Amino acid sequence: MGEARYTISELAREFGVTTRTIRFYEEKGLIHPLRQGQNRIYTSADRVRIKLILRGKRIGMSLQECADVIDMYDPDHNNAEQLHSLLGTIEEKRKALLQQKQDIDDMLAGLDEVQSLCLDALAREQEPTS
Amino acid sequence: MGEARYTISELAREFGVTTRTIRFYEEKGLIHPLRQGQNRIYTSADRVRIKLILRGKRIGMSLQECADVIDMYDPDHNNAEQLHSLLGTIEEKRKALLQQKQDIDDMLAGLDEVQSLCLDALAREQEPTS
DNA sequence: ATTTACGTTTACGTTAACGTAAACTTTGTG
DNA sequence: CACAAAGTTTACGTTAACGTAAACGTAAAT
Repeated sequence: MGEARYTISELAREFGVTTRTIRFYEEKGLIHPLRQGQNRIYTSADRVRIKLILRGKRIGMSLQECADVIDMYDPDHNNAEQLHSLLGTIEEKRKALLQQKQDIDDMLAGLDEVQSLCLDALAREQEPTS
Repeated sequence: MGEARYTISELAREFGVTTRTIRFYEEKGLIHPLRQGQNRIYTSADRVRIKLILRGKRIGMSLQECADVIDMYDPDHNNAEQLHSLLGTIEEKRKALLQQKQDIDDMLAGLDEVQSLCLDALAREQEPTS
């Protein structure tokens, strides 16, 4: 396992984003690729961070929120103060996520209803057995 | 039930948004309040639509996507062609929502892990029983 | 030697979703 | 009647998250 390395276009292709996007995430401080001369060279850690960013985006998080969540995984919190603060942050985030799940379930239920109505309408249009 | 009516500031207060936001949604064609002279007057249908918009936003949908979803509930689709198209749209949206639920569950699992690590670290800091 | 492919930096452009401010009307209220 | 509260329109400002283009370096392939 020689620590996998990736070029920017490799990652861009894998994740279906542009290289501009990946550079933008770096510009915003979300990733910190190495350099080989002038060229950026990405480690598997960078790759994971990009995956986390895109996951966050899929559920509507801003890049800043993504950064906040990713930072939780980092060993930047040494003293008890910071640990307690982090625990609070985690609780807040958990509540928000649970609310989101509820919202999604509600919307799914709505889709089910609409779908039923559609199917009924189609059935009636097909066989006017009156 | 005399069809409840609301002023713009009533709804703004209820939903915790500004009146500007509500007017903006109208500008974008998501709601169509009545007029009493020059003033806007909102029905309970408008109120429901606002609620749906805000729910959509909570799960990261754009206003356009919110509009699309809300339109599904409307009786605007008469022929079989449109009904089939709508069924397709519903399926797509359902898939996206299920993916979002998966993403949320993954993130919740991550939070659980981080929380455990925090608690462990705090425990060790409290009682160095070695 | 010159395309071709990939990389770089710098910088201006764009869209969405409002915020903010100005200038004005209408409607009670002391 | 003055004035405060809530409404209106019009319009410019702002932030996030990139898109797009220019101008350039480097290295492999023809």
